Amino acid sequence: MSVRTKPRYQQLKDQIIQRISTGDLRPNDRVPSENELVAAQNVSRMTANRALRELTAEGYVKRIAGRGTFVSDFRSQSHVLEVQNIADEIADRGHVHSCKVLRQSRQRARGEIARALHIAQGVEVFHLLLVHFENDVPIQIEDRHVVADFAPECLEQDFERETPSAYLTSISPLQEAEQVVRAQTPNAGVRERLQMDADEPSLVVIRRTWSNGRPVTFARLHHPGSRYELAGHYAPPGIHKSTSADVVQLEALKR
Amino acid sequence: MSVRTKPRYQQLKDQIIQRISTGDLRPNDRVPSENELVAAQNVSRMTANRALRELTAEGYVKRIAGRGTFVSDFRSQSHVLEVQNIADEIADRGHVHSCKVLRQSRQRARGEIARALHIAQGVEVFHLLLVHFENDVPIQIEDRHVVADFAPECLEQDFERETPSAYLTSISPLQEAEQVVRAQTPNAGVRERLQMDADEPSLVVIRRTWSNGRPVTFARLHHPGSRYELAGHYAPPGIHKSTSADVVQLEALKR
DNA sequence: TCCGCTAGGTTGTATATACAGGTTAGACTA
DNA sequence: TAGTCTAACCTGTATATACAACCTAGCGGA
Repeated sequence: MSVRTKPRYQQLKDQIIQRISTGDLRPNDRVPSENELVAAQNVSRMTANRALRELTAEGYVKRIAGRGTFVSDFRSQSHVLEVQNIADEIADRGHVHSCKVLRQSRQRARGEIARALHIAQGVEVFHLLLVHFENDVPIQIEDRHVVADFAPECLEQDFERETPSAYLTSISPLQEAEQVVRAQTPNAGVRERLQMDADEPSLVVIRRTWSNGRPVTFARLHHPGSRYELAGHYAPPGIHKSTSADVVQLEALKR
Repeated sequence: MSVRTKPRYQQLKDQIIQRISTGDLRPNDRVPSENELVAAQNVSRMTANRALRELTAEGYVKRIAGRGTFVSDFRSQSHVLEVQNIADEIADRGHVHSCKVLRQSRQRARGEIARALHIAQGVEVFHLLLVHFENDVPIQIEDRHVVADFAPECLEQDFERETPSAYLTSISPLQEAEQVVRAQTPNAGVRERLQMDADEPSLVVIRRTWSNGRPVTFARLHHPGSRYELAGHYAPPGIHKSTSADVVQLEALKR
């Protein structure tokens, strides 16, 4: 069985993604220039150009003519993964985000948590339980489990200052995410923490995020249905005919 | 004010997208080969290659080495827009889709409908109201308005045979979509049609779709919260480490 | 008739080269 | 000192060329 070698430009891409994944290259770090890749990797400039251009389209790096190529920070990564950080989302609306940590502890993974994170029953994970506020109104309960060796210092972080999402992204770029959205009737604890009415439904986002080929965190995000909605905008790259004003208009349809 | 001309490869892309949008090129039609573009458009083959390669990444066309380049059908387009056709979604689960048309009529656009479709109050639009069934269990109410001149034969279609989504896509590829997801308490009509329990929340997807630079359809899709969820999978192109088995496993977490 | 081979068209990749335009540091000048 | 200019580097685009791999129609032989 002969192994078909990957194309050279793909090997370059893989190398750079690898360096980003391992933290060798961190957000805003400078990536080798095309000419440096030509010299170091023995490829033509067009091949190096293709690798870096595709990494740009995929959101890994950003390029500035005349300056160089730089690893994307979380903000630009998000256009690939569409995994929002709720703090940024609230800031975008011009509101104030705050957050209260209810639990930040070690726990043994059981049942669905162990299965979702691809680890054995009873292996230690970190458990985070937070409430996020938008202008002091509770807007999300974040119930998250994190694989321990992915973020060993998870228990020492101050998540009221930096959200778990931002922290986890700073450790290593998140490369893949699966999510499921459900409408649910909240249980009493959720309803009380989110100050919801008795018959108000909640919008639950269940999200599993992958880094470096394995699941690293599993989160259940509960939102009050009357105060929260998920907005999405899908278009092929390069086509953005609808303006943000249009999206605002669509939002305004909410009575 | 000097107009900076677009790069040549972008002009090629625009031309081809234009031909797809206008219906000049239809799904599965053959797109000019690289060599034909070289001859007809006076560009080098590498430039034609770049245009077609990027259109592939964006989901407009698919390429088969040795055969040629072909306009994507709806199925492959969807990987760009992530706008699913519920009939396909149900078929993917190995279940039977059926559908009942409750209303298929002319209507004057008022209020939010007119605003969402960027048309004046009182302009005629088509109104569709359908219930979709999965194995004879109601799973979605589709409440859709369509701009009249986009689909003039809308009232003559048999939507119990071909869904509105499939029909509209066959007219012209949908290039952009905005959607908002909400958890709502359903009104009595929705609850009855979807055979929902009294305190069961509904998951509502509000979706506006664009074609050729203007909004053409506005749909409200109501689902029973206990029987429906929205799944998504985000990854940079070329990276798909999680298998479909993993997604199934995540789905299985639903108790 | 049927099978197999081949010629020609197609995409996929890789290189060498060229020029335009953005950015910056540092040398040079007034 | 303060301002200006330039050299060096960067990305972005475009072309010509080359070779590999894939696909298919059609020809030719058994």
